[in-house]
Amino acid sequence: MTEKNNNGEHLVLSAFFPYRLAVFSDDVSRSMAQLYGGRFNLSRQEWRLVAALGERSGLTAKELAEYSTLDKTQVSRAGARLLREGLILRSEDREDRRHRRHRLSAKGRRVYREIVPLVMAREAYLLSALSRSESLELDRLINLVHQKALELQQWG
Amino acid sequence: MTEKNNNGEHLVLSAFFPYRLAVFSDDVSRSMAQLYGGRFNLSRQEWRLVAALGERSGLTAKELAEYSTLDKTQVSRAGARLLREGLILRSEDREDRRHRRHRLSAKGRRVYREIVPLVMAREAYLLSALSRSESLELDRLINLVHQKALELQQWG
DNA sequence: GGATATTAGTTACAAAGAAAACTATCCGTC
DNA sequence: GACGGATAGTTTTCTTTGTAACTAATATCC
Repeated sequence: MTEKNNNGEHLVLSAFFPYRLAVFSDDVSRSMAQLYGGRFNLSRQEWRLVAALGERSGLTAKELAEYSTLDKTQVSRAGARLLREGLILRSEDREDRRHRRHRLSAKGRRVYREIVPLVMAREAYLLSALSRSESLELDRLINLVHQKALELQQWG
Repeated sequence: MTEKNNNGEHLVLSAFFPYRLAVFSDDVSRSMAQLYGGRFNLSRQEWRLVAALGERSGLTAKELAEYSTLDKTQVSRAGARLLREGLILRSEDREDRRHRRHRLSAKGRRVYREIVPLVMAREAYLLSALSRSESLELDRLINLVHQKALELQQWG
């Protein structure tokens, strides 16, 4: 940490890893939301669905939830809005009529193809602070800590 | 990235840095919120104020907002709740009667002293995935990327 | 093969959050 | 020392979110 948290008694918020991470992540999210939010007026959840469907089409709401790390009500609501806006289409699955398969409409694909270069350029800009090997290292370190955090989730 | 984002056309959400970071940060936050939220029933904002005031007493709402990266309405509301719960005290500043100086009450200090070891132990647990030097490296890399994100905010 | 339990997805309701308007105080200028 | 503007903080309003209840369809078990 920049300033080191000293002993078990006192906490320095600005050096506390979870705090710093939350602030960092919020700033990164905000910088991305400028791109899909501004001109395209998508919420974070809507953008995630568009991104997921641009990558793999025909997902059900449940699959979308898993793949985009949203819960089913977020998927339902963001999906409803995207449907109203004409960015996605839904169709029933004949095998199991509880399922609705989602896919991008032509308009949705256009939006996707416009946004992707923007967000990828911005990602590249952010990571341009790092060398290629540092970038890989950051990813590796994040994964390691993330695993620990996931362990903690299981025990509620 | 674990799977590499390839060209400018296609985006792999699971390998997209901002997405991975957001998921990671949420999981870390959740694991901390278990601690201050569960037994102490504090929201994230409330916990941040308690943490800030445990570290430096006598801050005004504006100073609290800056130090805890909350906005002034969040500070106002979280502060009001902490006041009702008796965890903090407020006093007017004679020099400038617009200011209210905040500090922890005896009860607030007790809560602070209970929570701090818990969250610090959990931070240590998360970072136990890393060696000491990796931990420093993670911090350094986060800082570098964070700077880039902050640059983007200015032009927001 | 009919009752019961599961699963997919939506909706409703309450709590949380963001943005803007509002109140109170202070500061600077004339 | 009064007026315009700035600053601190709160409240109001509207939107977003999160939990839980609900509907519809399928799967399971006796």
